[in-house]
Formats: sequence, structure tokens, C-alpha cells
Amino acid sequence: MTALSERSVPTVSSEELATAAGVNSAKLRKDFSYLGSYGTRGVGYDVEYLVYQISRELGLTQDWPVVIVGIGNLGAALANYGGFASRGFRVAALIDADPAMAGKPVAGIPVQHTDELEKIITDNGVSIGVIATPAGAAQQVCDRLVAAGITSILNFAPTVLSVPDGVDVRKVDLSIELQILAFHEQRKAGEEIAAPEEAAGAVPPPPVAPHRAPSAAPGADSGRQGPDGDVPAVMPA
Amino acid sequence: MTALSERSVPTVSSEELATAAGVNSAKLRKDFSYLGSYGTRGVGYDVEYLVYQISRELGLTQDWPVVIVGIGNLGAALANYGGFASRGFRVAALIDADPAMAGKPVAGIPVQHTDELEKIITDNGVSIGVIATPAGAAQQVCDRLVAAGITSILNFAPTVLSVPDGVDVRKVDLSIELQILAFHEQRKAGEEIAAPEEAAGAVPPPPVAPHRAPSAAPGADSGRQGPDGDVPAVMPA
DNA sequence: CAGTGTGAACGGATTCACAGCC
DNA sequence: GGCTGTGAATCCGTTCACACTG
Repeated sequence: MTALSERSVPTVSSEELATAAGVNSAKLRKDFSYLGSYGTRGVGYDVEYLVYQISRELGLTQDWPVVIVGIGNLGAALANYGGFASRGFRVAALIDADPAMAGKPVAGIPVQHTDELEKIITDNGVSIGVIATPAGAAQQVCDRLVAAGITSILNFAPTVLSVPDGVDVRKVDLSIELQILAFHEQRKAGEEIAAPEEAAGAVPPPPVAPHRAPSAAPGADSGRQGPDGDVPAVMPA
Repeated sequence: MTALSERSVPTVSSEELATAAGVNSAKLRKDFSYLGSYGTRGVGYDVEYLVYQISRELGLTQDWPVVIVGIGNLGAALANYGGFASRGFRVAALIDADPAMAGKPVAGIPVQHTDELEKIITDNGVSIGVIATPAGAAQQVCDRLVAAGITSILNFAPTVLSVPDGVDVRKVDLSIELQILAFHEQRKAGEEIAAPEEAAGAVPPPPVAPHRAPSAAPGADSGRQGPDGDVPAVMPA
């Protein structure tokens, strides 16, 4: 939709959007209808208007100050990531435990030391924290963020964090997407013979004839790239 | 399951696993049953055996050579990411367009110039490519990867890539997870009044009373962190 | 007798199909 | 005429409940 908006396309039909998104047009209309009657019968949806309404509903019209803790490669990459600003996210501070990093600017923002963490969060009214530290430091950082009043955490460290009720955690595992690709890749290759006959002999293939069951791969729709932006888990209570 | 395995726990019940994963035990049993009858009635599942079977089914017991193109902060972060090796991924090469990067080791692997791209892929039999370039270069890199024989692409650049049929693309948008958090955060805050009364006045709030419809947030289950590892889209045909 | 494997029941999400409107 | 908005029909994933087994 943003792309359409940039090309100054005035209106879209549910059919067009649905095709682009790889879903059924009825579903798209029904979903939009939950936000209100924003379309015009016989015409379609006003692009600008719809972009605005959806942005508002998603909370993208607000200003979300965010702190990033752990300014290694990943932290730096996140700090430099252009996609945040346009979605209403503002990097309020970069925090790292390494005193040598302190004061050094990354993406134009000076890195601050972990000691300042609580003060930074309070002063800026930050409610979302990003953890990009090594696994070992993650839980500790998390605890401090929560204690300082943060209620949403995006965790890139390969650990499951434990948090009190009311705090929302989402974990990003960079290897999961690769695994999904590999899974499909395996399928593409395995089209030939039905019996793979593994090599690597760690666990001895115990009894039980692996009765290659249904095992059907999920629905094959057109060109939808990337993960579904699911919104599962933790609701505010 | 890996954690259980490391603690040498011999068996698990579907109930235990289900609780840990935040799902219903029946669902877990049914899902496992699609892989075969790997449990023992009255006992549970053999941890080691199950780990192996699932790994194999997911394609994690194979060796997947991967190339990373674009060795900026993100590319470097990916190259250094520990989670890949344990999942069967091997970084076969790092590729960057900047001649100054060539030869420089990142994560112990020397960066090679884009000119070598085709040769590297062919020589190493690479079928999965990771794009971590700026948006502007992504499509071009993608085309070369595909031409060189790559059939799965993980795209971190903020562009939708177009690829021929048979090539699998997954796009990772680092800001989507933040958006999901912000969405929930907005909900938490909006518990007070029902009328937000926006500030930012870009699009003039046109007619139509935004009839705050159902708009219910998805199911609230226990502590599941992160996105569902969905496996949608593109099936091998 | 604890715990798997699975047919049957359930319920929510998707799709159909069409009335209503521009 | 074209396209939205939406009740009704349908589909499909989830859960129940229990027969079966080690």
C-alpha cells in the first residue's frame, strides 16, 4: 500500500490488494471491514486514507521511543536500520556494557553505558526495549529493563527470557527462517526417491518402520514472501 | 527438547512438552503422529530419538552451505551468529561488493568480492543465499544468485524480490516484530478511554464514524515467545 | 495404569454469494 | 457496471475422549 501511495495511485480494489498479498479478496474485505467501512462501493479503497487508518490502528502513527541494549554487530545493524523511523520507532538510546564503547557514536547516536540504563528509560518514557546482547547477559539485562518500567521486549539473544506477567516478550531467532528454507529445499531435492537413507549415524535408527505418514506440506499459495505477521501469545491480561 | 537432551532426561510425555510449548497436548501428539509412531504408550517419547527424528524431518541433519552477500553490520552479525552451525548451516562464503572488504576476515572467514559470486556458488554447491545488502542492490544480487543456481533466498533487505518460479524467497523485516510489540503496547495503554483522539494531522479524519468494531486481539495463551515458525507459501510445485 | 494414537465433535476462520450502493 | 460489506455455508485446524498398548 505504501508503494501504491508513493506512486500516487488514488484507489485500489480489494481484488488487487488481495492478489498482491496472496490472499482471497473476500477475506481482505472482511478484515478491513473490522476497522470500519473505509471503502467506496463500485470504486474501491482510497489508498491514502486506508494507509492512514491502518497505520493508526496498528499504532504506527505514534512515536515509540526504543532502547537497544548490546551494541555489537547486531545492535549496530539495528541502530542503522532504516525501517524503524518510518514505522514510528525512534531509537532513544544505545546501551552497552563495554566502557570502551561509551560515547562512541553508532548510527549518529552516542553509546551509553549500562549504568545509565534505568535513568535513560525513565527520562525518555521508553516502554519498548531491544536486547541484542550475548545470551549470557540477556536475562540480567531483561530484569533491569523490566525493573525500570519496560513492558515490551524484543529479544535477539538465543535464550528464552522469563518475565513477570504483563510484560510482553518476542524472540527473534535468525536461524529459523533459514531452517524453513532448508526444509523446503529438502523437499525440492527429495522429489526423486521416497527413501532418503540417512548417512550421519548418531542415533541408531531404532525399530518402528517410519511409516511416512500424510506429512503434507502446508498450503501452496502464490508469492507471499516472509513470515506471517502473527500476533499470538501474551495478551495484556 | 535439546535442553532436555542435554540434561540427559530419557523420556518426555506429550503433556510436559505441550506445557513447555504452550499448546494443547493432543495437538502435540497428533502432530508428532504425522511423523510416525515415535512414542511409547504408558511411557512417553524417547528424547534422543525424537530429537533425531524431528531434526531429520526438518532437514537439520544435512549440511547446508550458505553464502551471505553484503557484509555490513547485519551481514557480519549473521556471520558471527552461533545458532547456524548447530542447525546444520555452514557459512560457505561471505561476499561483498566493496573491493576494500575483500580478503578481510569476518568471523574467521575471508570476505570475497562479488565478482566471485557465481564461481563460489557453483564450486560449493550452495543452494541457499542470504541477502544482507542495502535495498538498492538486493534485486540485482538476487538475480545473480538465481542465475548461479541458488533456489532459496533469505532476504533482509527492505525490498520485495521478484524471482522465477521454483525459487523460494523469505523476507525478514526487522521492524515487524517491533510493530507487533507496539500494537500490544498501544492496547495496554488504551485500556483507559475508548476514544484515542489522534494528534498528528496528516490525513484529515474524513467522514465515516470509525465504528470501533469487534477488533478483538488474538488468543491469549501462556508464555509463548516469538513468532510462530510458520511454513506458508511456495511449495515445490 | 499411565500415556500414546486417533476417530469424532467442535468451533473459529475462510470463502461464497449476493444485496446494496456509488 | 463495478465493487464493497456481510450473512450464510463451508472448510479445516484444534480439542475431546477413549480404545489400545507397553
